[in-house]
This record gives sequence, C-alpha cells and structure tokens, in this order.
Amino acid sequence: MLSIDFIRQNKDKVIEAAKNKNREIDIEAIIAADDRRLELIHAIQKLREERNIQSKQTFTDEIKKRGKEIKEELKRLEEELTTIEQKLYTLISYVPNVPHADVPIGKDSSGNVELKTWGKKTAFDFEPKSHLDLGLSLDILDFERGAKVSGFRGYFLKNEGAILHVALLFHVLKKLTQKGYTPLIAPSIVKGFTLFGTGQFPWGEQEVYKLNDDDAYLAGTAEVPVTAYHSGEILNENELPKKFAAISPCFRKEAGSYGKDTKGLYRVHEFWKVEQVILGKNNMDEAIQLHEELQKNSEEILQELGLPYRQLLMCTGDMGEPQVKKYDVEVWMPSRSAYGETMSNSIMGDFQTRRLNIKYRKKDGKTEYCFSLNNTALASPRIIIALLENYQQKDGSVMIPKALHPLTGFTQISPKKK
RNA sequence: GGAGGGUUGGCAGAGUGGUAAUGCAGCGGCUUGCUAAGCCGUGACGUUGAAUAGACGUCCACAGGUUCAAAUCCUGUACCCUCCGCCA
Repeated sequence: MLSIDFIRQNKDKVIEAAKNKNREIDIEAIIAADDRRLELIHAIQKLREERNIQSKQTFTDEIKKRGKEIKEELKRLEEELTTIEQKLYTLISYVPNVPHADVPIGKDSSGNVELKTWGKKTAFDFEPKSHLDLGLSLDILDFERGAKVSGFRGYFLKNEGAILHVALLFHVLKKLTQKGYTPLIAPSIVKGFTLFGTGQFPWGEQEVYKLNDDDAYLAGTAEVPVTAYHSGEILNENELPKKFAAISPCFRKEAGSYGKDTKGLYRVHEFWKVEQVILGKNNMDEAIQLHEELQKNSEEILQELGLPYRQLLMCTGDMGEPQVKKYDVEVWMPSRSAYGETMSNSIMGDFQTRRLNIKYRKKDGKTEYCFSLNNTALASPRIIIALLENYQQKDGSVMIPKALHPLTGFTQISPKKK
C-alpha cells in the first residue's frame, strides 16, 4: 500500500512502476476520489466544530433545533465520506509498490539477471534417475497412494524420506536460531486481513484455500502470519530489526498452473517451509543490507547441503505487487536439466506494514512504518528433489549431506528389495 | 457446546450522558560534582500550515443505534479471562 500523499507527489513514478510491473491502475480516478474526500472532510470538520461550540453553551431550544440540523447534515456527509473512503482505499490497494533503482526493467522472467552461480552442475557417469524413480526404488515417496488419499498432487513421504524432511526443517530452524532469529511455529489458519496485509490479496485470491468459516484461510507461507504478528502495534526503534525464523505447513491451490509440473514433488498443494521474516526501520540502506543478510543465510544453507545453485535478480515484470527488490535462488535439478526455484527473497518496503499498521517509535518520538523483508530458508519437500537427484549414486543409492547426519541417523538411503 | 466476567495510550489504571484523571516505562530537555535523585515536556490518527509551530477535528476492542450531546445507555460482532462439558 502506498500512501495517498506519495501517489499524489510521485504520479509519474507510480504510473511507470505499474507499467513496468504489467499492472493497470487509474491514477486520475484515485486523485478525483481523494479530492472529493478532502472536500467532505472539510465540511464535516466545520460542522463538528459548530456542534462542539454549541455543547459548551447554555442549553436552549434554539440550540436543540440547530443541533438537530447539524445532526442531519453530518449524517449525510459522513455516509458519503465512508463510501468515498472505501472506494479510495480499494483503488489504492491495487497500486503496486515502486521497484528499487537497482531492479532491471523487463516484461517477464526473460528479463531476470543471473548474478552468480555456486557449485558445478552435477555430472554423472551413468544414466541418472529422476526423484520420482529414486523415490519409488528407495521406497521413500508414494505418489500413487498420495493421490488416492489426498487427491491430485498428493504425496506421502515415507521411511527415510519422512525423517529427511523433518531433519532438514529442524536443521535450518536451529541454524537460524543460532544466528539470533526468533524461532516460531506459526499458525497456518489465518484471517483475511493477514492475506490482504501481506499483499497476497486482492491479487492472489484464486491461489488460497478458504475454509468454510467466514474469515479463515490456509496460508501459503509463514510470511503471512509472521509479518502480521505485530500488526496494529507500535514497536520501539531500539528493538529493530526484529528477525524471525518460522516453520509452518504451507497450502497452495496452484489454480493457475494446471498441467504444469504435474509429476513429483516440484509443485504440490501442501508442503513445509522455514521462512525468514524481518521487520526493520524505514530505511532503504538498512533494508538493502538486511536483504543481503537474508540472502547469505539461504545460500549458506544450500552450500552446507552441497547443492549447486544460482542467484537471480528479478526484473520488474517478474516481481509481485508489494515488492521493491527480489532475488530468487534456483537449485540445480538434474531431471529437469534446469535450475528450479527454491527460495525467494524480497524487500517489501512499507507496503505490507502500511496495510498491517506496524510502526515504530523513533528517538525523536515520531512514529514511522517499519520495513518488512522475507526470504525462504528452506522449503521441503521441494528441496528433496535436488538432494535425491544430485546425490544419487551409480548403485541407485543416495548419499545424505554430512550436515544432516546427526539428525537423520543415517548417511545414505539404499534401494529397498522388492 | 453451556454459564458468567472483561476489553480505556508502550504498560498499569480511574472515569454511570456535557473537553479522557493519575502512576510507571520510553524519549527529549533542565538541574545537581560522584552508582543516584529531582524538575519540565511528551498518546495515536487526520485536516490546515513551509513547519517536526500553532489551530481545529477524530479516536476509550470493532460495527451499528438512541440523544442537541455517548468511553458512559441499547444492539450485534471479535478477542481475552473464569467455570462446566467434550477432547489430542
């Protein structure tokens, strides 16, 4: 959410940003609605002023008569104000955030810039298997029964697969906790305002599961509950930045991706994630620095796991509405012969905090909206695709990265005899 | 699921129809020779201002209603607490 003042003062910038993000906005309608809003506020304030003066005077029939008139007039104006405010709020809530100057302008994913690669794409001296085949022969994945029980894109993690999944999540949660992040188990059932507040709504409604209850949804990421954790609060400047590492199940309808990645663990309705969320000061220099810290954390995790990856700087056309700057990390997945997205690291500026009303009090006593950032630390089971496929051996077994050994209790997974 | 109580600034807490006490914390300032202490100022949001000056308006969980006038009376909703029932 941008402020109306910012929109009025930076009209061209806002129009250009929307264009670069492939969004349509009607700035003139916004300004017209705001003009009317201001007119109404002025008229209403004047009447209230008169009413306040009256109520300090000796009470007479004359005052009562005028009081009734004021009441009628106020009611009419206040109703129109409520209507126009709602209209304005809706219009502004669709205005996307303005990208940082570093962000390349581009239509779609083809405009993204590869900033670096780490590790070598895994080379095999045998015909490598996909994680689907490995999962079957190792007896650690069961898609058939997953679909039977859960439906399309359903899966079971089984045997070492189940242990590996939990070990990965715990390993990462522990690592971030040691770095000073507050560990959280976050709720996945959330109220609508959290989804609007983080900017999933109004754009991504078709992506989110709605429960039968009036105001209950399944969050697609812990970013939603954790960013909203301090909603409606005023924090102290000296407690910022607040850093969280949250583990939660994540639910996605994948409504727009029928026919895409229909096999395996890549695109599923239900997965688990450790998400990093930071609330910081309203300061872009600090945000850039924190963004790099989040990036480093995620890269460290992949380096420890020994998975080859690359870092992308996302262009305007491939960014979400709330984002100011975004990196994706993609991990090498041999069966795809491509890198596949595993992490997404964003600066949101005050776009989310304005909607969620999260502020902090500065040294001079003034309040200001926080900046929010978030980045995937690890999403499983998607990461298991990369582990299985990159660590497979000629004999059909799969090695487990050393960092996980203390948690898994096994160092490799071997094919099960039928 | 049932019964009762509650929700007032960062926190605590007064306020039963006519401008929202007070204390603590935080922040700013002043004072004092020393680990302290004291004094003054300081809620949020909005409108109008060049203004972080002043003026005005709004805000007592949220949304309605009654009234010339609502934190206060009425209705609904959310959340919290206590007890009963059920339950991993």
